[in-house]
Amino acid sequence: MKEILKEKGYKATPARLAILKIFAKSKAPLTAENVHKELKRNKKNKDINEATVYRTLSLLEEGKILTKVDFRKESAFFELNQEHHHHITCLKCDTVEDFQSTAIEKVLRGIARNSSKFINIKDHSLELFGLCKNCVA
Amino acid sequence: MKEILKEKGYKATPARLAILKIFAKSKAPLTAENVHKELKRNKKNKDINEATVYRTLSLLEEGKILTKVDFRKESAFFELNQEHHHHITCLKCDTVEDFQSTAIEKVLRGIARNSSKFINIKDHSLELFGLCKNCVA
DNA sequence: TTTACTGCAAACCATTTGCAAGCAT
DNA sequence: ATGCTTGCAAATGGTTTGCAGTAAA
Repeated sequence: MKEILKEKGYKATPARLAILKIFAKSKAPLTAENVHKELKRNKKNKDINEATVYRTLSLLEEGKILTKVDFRKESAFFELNQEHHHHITCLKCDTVEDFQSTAIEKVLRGIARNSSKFINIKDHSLELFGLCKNCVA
Repeated sequence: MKEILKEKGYKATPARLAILKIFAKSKAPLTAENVHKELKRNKKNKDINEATVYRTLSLLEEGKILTKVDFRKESAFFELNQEHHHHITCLKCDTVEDFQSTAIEKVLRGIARNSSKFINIKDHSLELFGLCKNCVA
């Protein structure tokens, strides 16, 4: 964990380690508020400031340790930077399911190739929204 | 134009008509600020308030006359609700190109079908980001 | 007339920032 | 010792809202 930070030239502070640990434990993307609340549940980390959380999230995103996820919410979500994948999220309960699709990546490459105005496609966002089995019931 | 508003039970006020006209003329999605600035360029609409613009955008979105577009920007973009499509946007100059892909829609239906947690996929967002020919040069 | 709409200014909420103190290296 | 980090509080920027006046139906 410390290694990851030092590799990027970031100091391994208690706040950063605690925040990374929270992401390591979480199966779903988290907001700054999620992280801050989780920190407060632990006596050791209770005093880590909201501003520090935001600064840490930006730093880790910049260092490609975290990735920003674009749900249609007011606040930004982050997750550990892992293999390229997408999410399906429940409109009612916010359950998240990950998925990958080589078929989609392939189609997207074709679209990039056929574009009249663009040469260089760097990235894309793809998120599905629906109702999970529990919430449809 | 008035018809569209009255159909939904909305009053056809000058502000709403002016805002709709701006969207009808624009080829790219617009922010509230874009719209407000465009209104100010016309003597007749110069005094339409920012708050009215926001209220109108929400109303038109709710009435499915406008659709919100999720670029990775601080502010929200809207466009006239048209045939389902996606965008490629330039990371440098914000040029927008639209595209459609039955192949993608098909793959997404398959993914929805294979999901373990979800039964009902309502919607998805898909945006590509890259560099347009001008900005690569 | 009646109810929806608008302008204005204040409020909001997520996020950012300046500064002085504190800590990792 | 040095400069990156942090806490705190204030500022920011996009967006929303209460209220009293105005206009569409």
